[in-house]
Amino acid sequence: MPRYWLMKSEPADVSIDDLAGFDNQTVDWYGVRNYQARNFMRDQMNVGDGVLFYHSNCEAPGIVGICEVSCKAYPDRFQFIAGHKYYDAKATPEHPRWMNVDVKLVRKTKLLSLKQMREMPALASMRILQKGNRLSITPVDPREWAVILDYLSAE
DNA sequence: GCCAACGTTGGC
DNA sequence: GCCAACGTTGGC
Repeated sequence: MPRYWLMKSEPADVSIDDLAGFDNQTVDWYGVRNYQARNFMRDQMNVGDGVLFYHSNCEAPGIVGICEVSCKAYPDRFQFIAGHKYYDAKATPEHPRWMNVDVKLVRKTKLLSLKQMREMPALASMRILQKGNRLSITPVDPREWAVILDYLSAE
């Protein structure tokens, strides 16, 4: 059984249109420096899992596309690069600290805005909507996934 | 192990 | 730019 996830990306960093233009429409989900989010990628994500691509910290926050996990977690390439924003002095190739999966675009969708999500009773318990939530990767309940896909597929 | 200080996230 | 919420750090 596939699992379902919501993954936030700042469009100023990697937007859904950036992803659509990447080789193989795939991105390595680099830069996660939070243990809970890392653990989701490392321990729970499998190839074929569904991903909601979410634009955060921007003018129109919300879900903008559907993706899938296309490669199991492996060491984040930036943790070893001294001076890089995502460098981690405590990480070594022998003992990497940060991992990421690859995420491949399935299709861009219309926007399901954060505001709209808040107005949908079926989504009320989503982690992303809870007060104080900041986690950049969160599991999505299969029923919530179904509701969201219905919405995104409707005219 | 406690907890104050600090840094980050991200909506508004 | 503000600021609430949260995670991490490091002294003790």
